Amino acid sequence: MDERGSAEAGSECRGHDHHHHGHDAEEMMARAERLCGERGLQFTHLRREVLRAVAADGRPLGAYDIAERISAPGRRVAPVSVYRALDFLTENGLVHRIATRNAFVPCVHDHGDGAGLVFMICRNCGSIDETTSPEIERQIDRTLALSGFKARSRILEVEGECGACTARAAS
Amino acid sequence: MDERGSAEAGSECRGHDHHHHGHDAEEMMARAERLCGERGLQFTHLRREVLRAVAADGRPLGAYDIAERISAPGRRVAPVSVYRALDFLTENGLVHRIATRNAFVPCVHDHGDGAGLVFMICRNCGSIDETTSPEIERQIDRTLALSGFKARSRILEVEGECGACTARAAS
DNA sequence: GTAGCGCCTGATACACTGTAACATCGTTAC
DNA sequence: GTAACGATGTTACAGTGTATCAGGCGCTAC
Repeated sequence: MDERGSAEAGSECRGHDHHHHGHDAEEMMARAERLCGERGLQFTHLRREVLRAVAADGRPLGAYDIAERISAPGRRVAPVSVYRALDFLTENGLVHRIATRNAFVPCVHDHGDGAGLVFMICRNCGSIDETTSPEIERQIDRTLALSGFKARSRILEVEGECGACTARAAS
Repeated sequence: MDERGSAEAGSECRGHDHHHHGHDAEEMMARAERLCGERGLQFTHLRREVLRAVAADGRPLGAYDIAERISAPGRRVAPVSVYRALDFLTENGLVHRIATRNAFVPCVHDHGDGAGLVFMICRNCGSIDETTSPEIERQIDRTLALSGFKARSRILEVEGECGACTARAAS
């Protein structure tokens, strides 16, 4: 299918200076820990490992990629286990699923859900960035209201070229 | 060719048993015929059958569903052929792929691409409706500009309850 | 204690989604 | 004719995701 397996293409976009998640993984884990504590949820070993894998890479990872990364010689983790952990993590807003890529990325914001989330997927380097826009949210709601549609969840994914790649191409 | 105003675009629920898409399907085929003629593209038997299957149903269909439907006792159509036909049809704006469902629906508008397309997926009846909103498009572009991101394609899919189902539930 | 209960995980199997690679066939261009 | 090209057929396979059953582990109730 699509090759996001070996992470070479351009790991510079996500984790760059203008994105504020340089030390993401640690921050991410701490946030998850706190959140699970607050909600009385179990932040188990497996869930921890899956989140760490996703957060450490920063690039979108497929479930099988994750399974491979968190498997050790003596301890093989089956994809099905990864899926369950990912379900848990997405339900609690710690990772997001990128529908157009069948892949998962850590949530870099501390928003709940439904905050006008926009994913920007770079065709060149494969990075995925995330931003929010209440204005977009409002505009979508307005449009949906005209159609008599009650929205429960929205996904907005944009493909193109990220700022870093555009700058690199221009120079 | 859509004579309805965009404001009421989603007023009816696509894909209900009670309403037939024979008319839509015919219109769709005619439009496809015309479009391929204009662009000098081959509207082959297979492509015709695939489009007819998608248009006739109105509900989102998976590639394997389509393969099954257009297969006849003597003539089995492999999914891979369906995928190729679907590639052709999506490239030419005749069908859309719903990323969150891995399924395909006919394009009910006569827009090109990139017209602020919004898909509304009903959790209850499974129908998918389509509308456009230049305002959303504009707002997205504005937001992306702030991030220095150059958009090439966007997908916006909303899940919730369609007007028809809401009305039915209320009665 | 231990028996039950709920939740998480392991494991297997399987269905669905999508692509690669190569053969064939019909049409068009020369 | 034949070469080139595009569409389709065919097989094989990789990747995605779910169903199901079994075992483990902590917790509470008795």
